[in-house]
Amino acid sequence: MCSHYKDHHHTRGRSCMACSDYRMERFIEPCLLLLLLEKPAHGYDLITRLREFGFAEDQDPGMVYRNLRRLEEQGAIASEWDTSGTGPARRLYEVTDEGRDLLNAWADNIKLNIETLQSFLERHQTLDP
Amino acid sequence: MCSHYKDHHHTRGRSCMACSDYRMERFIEPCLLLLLLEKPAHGYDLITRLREFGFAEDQDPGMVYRNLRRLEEQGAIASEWDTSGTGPARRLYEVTDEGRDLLNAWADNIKLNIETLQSFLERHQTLDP
DNA sequence: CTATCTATGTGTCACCGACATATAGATGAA
DNA sequence: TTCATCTATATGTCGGTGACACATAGATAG
Repeated sequence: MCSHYKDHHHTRGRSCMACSDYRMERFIEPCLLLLLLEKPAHGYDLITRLREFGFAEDQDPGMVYRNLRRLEEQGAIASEWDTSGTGPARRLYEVTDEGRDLLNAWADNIKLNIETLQSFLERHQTLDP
Repeated sequence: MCSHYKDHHHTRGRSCMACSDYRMERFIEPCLLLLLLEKPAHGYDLITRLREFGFAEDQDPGMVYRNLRRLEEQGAIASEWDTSGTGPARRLYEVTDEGRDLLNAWADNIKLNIETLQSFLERHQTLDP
């Protein structure tokens, strides 16, 4: 996998026009929900597990924690402090029923996006060389 | 097609969690390039033709014109005033060689995005009901 | 003559992602 | 003991982007 994720917006194609590297907005949200549905976890762990969805090796922690906060405010996930293990205390997150619904809504939306993008590609391929 | 495009950011899922309706960022750019490659046109025409890619019926004109301006500054498209037809003067745009390259780069990026989204969906479908 | 259509633009604002920085407990080495 | 490092969570700031409102003006029809 290429250097997916990170590094757009600020170093975007001013001189290098070939590097338009945009992605689906807010995609981190369904990824977090899916990871947490597979296995409850804490933020620091999710930062590394996000790589499985194409996020950068050094994924911004702030992005992850802020999204977890927002999801919890919305009632999609719930957390409790876990002081069992070694190291500093961690928040253990799990998905609520509402969160499961939210993830399903995301999946539907993602399906629509795939269809839109695919029809774009098909139309692009009908052009002359 | 559903009420695709328009209406996220500002009326997003505060109380209605089911309406996460996000799309690929900057997708309007490759759409404009593709439309102009198929047939040179002016902005007002492109506003309506964008519907073919899932954009709203009442697509924001500002969005279109600003993107055309930026693409022209980057050298991806070129324009000239056209006073031939009836009505007010219009800018006729056409794609440059650089613009063609840019569109191809977009197509590659879109392929990657589709793969990412599809692998997400597959992973989502392996969950328990 | 004025309402409407065509056509191009600007102003503003909130949201989002990227990047930098802050805080603090635990661990191990010098 | 002190200091660097790892784990873990969190905030501050800033530019890019899209949504929405609004402005301007030529042409046309009633």
